[in-house]
Amino acid sequence: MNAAGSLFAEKGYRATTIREICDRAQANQAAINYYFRDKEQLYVDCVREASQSCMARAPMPSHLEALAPAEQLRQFIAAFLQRVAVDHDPAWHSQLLMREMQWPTEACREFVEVHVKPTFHLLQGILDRLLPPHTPQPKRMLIGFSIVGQILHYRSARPVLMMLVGPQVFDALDVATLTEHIASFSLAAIRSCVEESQRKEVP
Amino acid sequence: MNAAGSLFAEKGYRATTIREICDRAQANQAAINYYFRDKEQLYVDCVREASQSCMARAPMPSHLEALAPAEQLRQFIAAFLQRVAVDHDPAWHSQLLMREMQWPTEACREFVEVHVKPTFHLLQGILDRLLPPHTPQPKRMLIGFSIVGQILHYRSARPVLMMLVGPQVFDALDVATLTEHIASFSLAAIRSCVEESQRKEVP
DNA sequence: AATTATATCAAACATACGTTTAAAACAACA
DNA sequence: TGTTGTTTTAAACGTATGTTTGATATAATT
Repeated sequence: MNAAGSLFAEKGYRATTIREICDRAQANQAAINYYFRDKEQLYVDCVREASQSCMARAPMPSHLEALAPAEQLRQFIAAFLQRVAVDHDPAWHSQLLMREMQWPTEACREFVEVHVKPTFHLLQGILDRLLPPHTPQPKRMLIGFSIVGQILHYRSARPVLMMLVGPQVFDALDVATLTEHIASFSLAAIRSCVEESQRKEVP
Repeated sequence: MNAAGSLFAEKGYRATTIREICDRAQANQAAINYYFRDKEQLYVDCVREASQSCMARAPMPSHLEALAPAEQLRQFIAAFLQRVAVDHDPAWHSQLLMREMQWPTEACREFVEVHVKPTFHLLQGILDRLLPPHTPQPKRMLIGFSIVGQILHYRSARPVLMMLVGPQVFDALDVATLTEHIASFSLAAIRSCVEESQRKEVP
């Protein structure tokens, strides 16, 4: 399954052959049809494992309540970056999930329901505490997208970023640096939203 | 070529068969090997056409010099969103380019050199005018990533965003709305950078 | 130890795919 | 009109790929 997952993540479903998988796993070709019904079932099992393991490895912080909202956001960003931008081993977990998110197969719906939606709602909750109470919901959504967009960029555009600034510059970006930047960038923007609405409120 | 491009964009290189392409184009199978050497050459030609047309259709604003830096950034964001988030016809152009950027084939290097690098440098130039003169280069780079990340998110995470908020909410997001949000969000963040460095400078 | 279930394996199978071929249709030109 | 070069077409070719088969080995159970 590690063999399958890493190849699927590298080359995609169609470009990966079961012969390759079995070579890497040092198993017989028929093993796939014996243990997993067929190639497709093996694929969805890989996605499921990737999703479970990814979330288990870098869980969203559960003790947020006690912290100041700004610190909650910081921790959220750090945990999200940890999930998405860092290559844990096996590296294929997050790669495969990213593939699913960009060109979803059937395996994606479950992932979105179980993991993406709760994560986004967690972020929305944090933003609720950071923003004035009467902030319109669409605005909160856009701010959420802006934060998530900044984070995911380091995964989804990784190959291009490497070509753009060179691998050595890119690899020098660690989670702490990125967290600090994205958090301060976003908090500054959010603060200006608050001020803006206060100006309207108390003219 | 439209037939090929749209199928490549939809399903990827491997999952697209030349029989399908020729069906859609109402052409003979051998036509592909006759006009384009082979399937791969057809693919890189599609990418090249997509890249040229995409840039031609929504060129970066050329008259930036006359504008205030903040307005320059606004225009940049609008033009970038226009390129990336909007489905022009044919829709496969931007889709195919996005595919290339996320899982690059050989066709990607040229695209990055010819179009991505100049675009990013244009953004860096705008940021130069917005930021204090002694802002360290890494910081400028991170700010650039934050802006581009926000923009690209609406393309690269589109399927997930649709599942997340529903298609009707997502489709209601027009370029003007997104431009206004991303620009004000980013400008606020940038402004706080400036203030921060001024606090250091004049204590 | 004998029997049954489970797992492994090499080989074969059927189909899908990219490419080639060779003949036919068409166009340009003398 | 006959000749030449170009385009189109149907069929065939060789290979790659997912799956199945049937035999053999291994483990579990009685």
